[in-house]
Amino acid sequence: MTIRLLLADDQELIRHALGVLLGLEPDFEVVASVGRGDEVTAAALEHRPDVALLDIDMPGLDGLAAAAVLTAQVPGCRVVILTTFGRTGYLRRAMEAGAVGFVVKDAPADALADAVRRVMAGERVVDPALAAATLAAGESPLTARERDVLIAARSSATVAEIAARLYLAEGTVRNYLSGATTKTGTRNRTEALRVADERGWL
Amino acid sequence: MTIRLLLADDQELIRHALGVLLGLEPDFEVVASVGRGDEVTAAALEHRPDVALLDIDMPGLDGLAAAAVLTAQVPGCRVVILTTFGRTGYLRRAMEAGAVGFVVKDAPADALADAVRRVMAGERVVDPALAAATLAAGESPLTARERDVLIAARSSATVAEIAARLYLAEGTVRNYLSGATTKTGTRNRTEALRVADERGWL
DNA sequence: CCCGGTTTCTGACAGATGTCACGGCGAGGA
DNA sequence: TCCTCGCCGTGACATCTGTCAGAAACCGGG
Repeated sequence: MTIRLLLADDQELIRHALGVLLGLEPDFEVVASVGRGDEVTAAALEHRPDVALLDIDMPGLDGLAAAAVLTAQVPGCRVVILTTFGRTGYLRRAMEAGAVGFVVKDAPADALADAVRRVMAGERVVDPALAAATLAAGESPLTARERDVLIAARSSATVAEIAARLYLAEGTVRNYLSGATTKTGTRNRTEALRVADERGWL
Repeated sequence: MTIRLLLADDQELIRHALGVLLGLEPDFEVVASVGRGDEVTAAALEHRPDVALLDIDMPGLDGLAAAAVLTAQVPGCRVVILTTFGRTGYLRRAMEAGAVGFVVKDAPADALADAVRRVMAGERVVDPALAAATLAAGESPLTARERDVLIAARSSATVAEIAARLYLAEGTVRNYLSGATTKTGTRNRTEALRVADERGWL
């Protein structure tokens, strides 16, 4: 009985190469291959894969959002997130989005096929080093408002803009940003934003 | 006559998948595969590839530096840079480092094999869209000092640290940073740094 | 030689940023 | 009930950052 796979990655060359790699396994069959997150669900509904391998960085809809939609609308399809290392924070959100596997692109070559088979056997598959890093990063120490302000700071550069968007006084925004920098152990709002993002606190 | 290939990419899963993909071509043979930039030259000297496919983001030595070393020490080996899209600025430096091809990972699946064959035929191969973007970005308008200050700003966060490192007055550093922000059309030193980096001006 | 343009460098000044101390509010324990 | 604790929100203040006008050094052309 072959395992039917859906492959989603925006880098066409990589997607194709992964498809060839997985196609070498005698019990695998790649039944769909898309380059955008918002094409994942339609392709899954049409081709009914057993496992969907989703990259996180995709146009249209990111891999985590696509995973959430997929698990809701195509219950028989298991989701494995496949992404670049260094984004340890995504692991937690991937699990919350219903993914049952998380494989990093730095992993050994056979890790992917192994993960697919174990997911089909009902296991949850997470790279141990990644799991450890996520546990080490811990829960977010940011308060809800600090998080809001940081998210707003991502697109609006200046304090005044953030304050206007959130209907706060400028002093308040500065205060939350200050709290975020101390909690992340950084010096700038910029670094705080980067660190919080990496750790999945946003 | 088979074309001998060296493959360098730090993401093992991707490297392996690319190796399989290229191995499908009857006239290709992957003779070496490394995950670090500083292992490229030794591998090339040992296995004598005709073409080296180098990713840019690698530990030890980045792909551009590895390309420079490789073209100097292993003249018979042609270098093709293979990297993520969006780093248009690297194209210029790649060419200066002696690369004869530049393929983005967003390219169609057969672009890589095509590029290898054309490089072997003596052509230079560059993605047309990428070439256009590079031309549009143009030469760096930054003066040498502005460039120095921006590079220093990459690691040192505060103006005082940059000034101390470059033996300049703080006002001077601020002035160069200001010039850089206006020339990049941005508002912060942070954005200026990001834009200048993307365009390969550093 | 002089002159105009460019680069390098500097201090002054306005505006943005980060830190601090403070008050209000709700949850939970003594 | 009272108290404590944590979060939310605010203004004041010192510091940092970005912009400006301008001086000194350098270079190539006339």
